[in-house]
Amino acid sequence: MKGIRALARHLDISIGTVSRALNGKPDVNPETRARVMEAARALGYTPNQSGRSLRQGVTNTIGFMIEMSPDANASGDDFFMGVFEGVQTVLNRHRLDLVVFPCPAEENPVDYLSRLVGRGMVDAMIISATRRRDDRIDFLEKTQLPFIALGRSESGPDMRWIDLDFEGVAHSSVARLVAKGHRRIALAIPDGDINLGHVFHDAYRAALSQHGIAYNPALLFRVARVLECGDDLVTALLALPELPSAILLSSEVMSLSLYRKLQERGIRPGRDIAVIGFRDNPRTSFLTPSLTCHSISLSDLGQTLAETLLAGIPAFADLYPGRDRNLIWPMALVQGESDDFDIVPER
Amino acid sequence: MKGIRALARHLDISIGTVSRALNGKPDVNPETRARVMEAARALGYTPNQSGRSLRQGVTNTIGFMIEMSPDANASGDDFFMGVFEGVQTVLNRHRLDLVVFPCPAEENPVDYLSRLVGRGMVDAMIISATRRRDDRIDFLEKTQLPFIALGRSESGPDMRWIDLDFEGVAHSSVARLVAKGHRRIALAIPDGDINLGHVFHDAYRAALSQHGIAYNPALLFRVARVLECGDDLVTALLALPELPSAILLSSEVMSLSLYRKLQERGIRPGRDIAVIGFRDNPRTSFLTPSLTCHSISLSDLGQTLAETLLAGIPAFADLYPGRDRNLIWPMALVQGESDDFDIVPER
DNA sequence: TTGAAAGCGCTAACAG
DNA sequence: CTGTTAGCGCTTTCAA
Repeated sequence: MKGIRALARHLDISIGTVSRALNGKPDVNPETRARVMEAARALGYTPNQSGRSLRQGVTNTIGFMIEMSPDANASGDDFFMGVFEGVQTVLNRHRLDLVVFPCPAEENPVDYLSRLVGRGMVDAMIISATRRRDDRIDFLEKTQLPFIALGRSESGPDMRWIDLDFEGVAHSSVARLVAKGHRRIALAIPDGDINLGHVFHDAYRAALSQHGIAYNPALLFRVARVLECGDDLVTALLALPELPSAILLSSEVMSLSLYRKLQERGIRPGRDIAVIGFRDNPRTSFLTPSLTCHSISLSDLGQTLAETLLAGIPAFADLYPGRDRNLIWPMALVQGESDDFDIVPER
Repeated sequence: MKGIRALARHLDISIGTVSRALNGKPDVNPETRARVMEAARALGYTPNQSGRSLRQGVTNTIGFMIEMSPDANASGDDFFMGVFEGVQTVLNRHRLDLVVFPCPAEENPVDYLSRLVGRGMVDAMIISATRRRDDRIDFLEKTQLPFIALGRSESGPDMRWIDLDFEGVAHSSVARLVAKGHRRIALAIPDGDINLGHVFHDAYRAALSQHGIAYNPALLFRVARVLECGDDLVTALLALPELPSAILLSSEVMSLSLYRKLQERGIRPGRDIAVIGFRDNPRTSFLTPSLTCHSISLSDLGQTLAETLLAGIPAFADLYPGRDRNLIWPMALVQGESDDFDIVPER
């Protein structure tokens, strides 16, 4: 004998009353409720989730799908941990649980996702590492399961999403460099179909154009593995007739190998070439010269992500009214030394 | 009408037969089975997990609890991502799913764990970031839920665990340094109750003693935040009457801030002080001078972790016979430049 | 080889 | 305020 039935028998009352007492229903004698709560605590009773889910049709669980391919994971180590923290903060308010589903690198993300959703393991999903075109989004829209994407995509024009402010980062970076006299500004983005590369690329072009600088495709570098990009990047840079005076990175972790490889070739970041990283990441904060980048509160991002998701779930929607369906998350420039020099115009 | 009932009605056969067909039971007409499989595929049917779990008493889900405090999590996402990948490889063989439970930094880990387990969300658990004394272990042993720890603990003398080879790392590091003439070898470990600090400390003492070097408590440094330890560490080093000639790190990410702060004070790692990191981490592989550390296959570790866990679950135990209940995971020294100099003995 | 029916643990509707 | 009961979706007897 286990579960609520054992608890009811132990208290010598019906399981219905026990259930109502435990779930805070109003029509329970306060004294009875106290006895039930106490016994539940003493016996360590926790309602079985399968039983609840089956009966109620909801799991009280929100899934967060992450991918384990190094490619999809350029955001840098502490990124997801920080976001999870914020998401939990909000979900806890509603007694919802966050569970993370790590999609193996070799498995098809849509198959993985559809298995999870089909099994009814979650009431809603958060997906990340959005592709420019992303079949997961089409799938989720078909199932009608509430979801939100951390990252925009062409596949989901009407979906809820929050994305980092690549436009703002590109504009503030370019503006800063141009003010220092730079004209030859390169860009490094991840190869492949992760959308942030495309978005950042577009934003970079727009920013250049705003400052009257012609877009030069030779200054665009697509790197295969973000962590080990330095070698390829420096080789490509040196193959140019003239070294760019600055380079923008779409992920700050690129800076680790880039700094090293530049220095091996006698090119001093912050002196011979300006480098602007992306996010303010503790793991890159000890580079010399310090990396100019953009700060963000991961926890706040996670909270807003969760709230925007809940705004799309009928049972919670009225608690988060008037919330935008999508949002560009602002980032603030953090001045470092990696771009702190002026170009002396040639005459 | 949904689920298996809808499928059965659509095929005009009983739900029992559909269930048997789908689950590969032998007593089903091959033709019937084919029809069922085809219809399931066409209608996108996936059995509801709550229904299955309730009926079968198992969830086919293995939980992996991680903690989001930066302290417990210094190695960065890539450590766990690598381990997850290996764990999944093994679990997939048995159609088991891995789900990750991120415990918020401000929540009591035991409460968090007991909620999960009480709700019956998993058939077994993997825990990490073990403390020297760890209440989660006492709890799990009480519940009888199969589990394994990634990290040893005094709380679980009989539990299954796999831990990194801190002893081997300490011994090979000290031996290497002693051979180069070092005698004043410092150690940096995380402050707090995470067990690896204690284990590494003990191993370090044993290794010193093996080489006839007296343990000097003044050369032990406990750092609060692993990522930002450089400042405190260098300050403490400089407060000593004489600079140690070498320092061992219990986490390679310490090297990031340490290198920077040493260099700010004009102390050259690999020249004025030898530094030996812990794990071979892509994020530290671009330091100059390159960090001597120890390599490990995270995926293999994850696979063995999963197999050792399964060996403790009755339903799978016979598939993994003769497996040790616990294991020290070996790591191989990777020679770098950060300790590549000899001490000239004074006369 | 198939159908019918019980029951996993729980909550909600209803009767008392 | 409490007890009884149906039924969530599924698998597994048991009978046919």
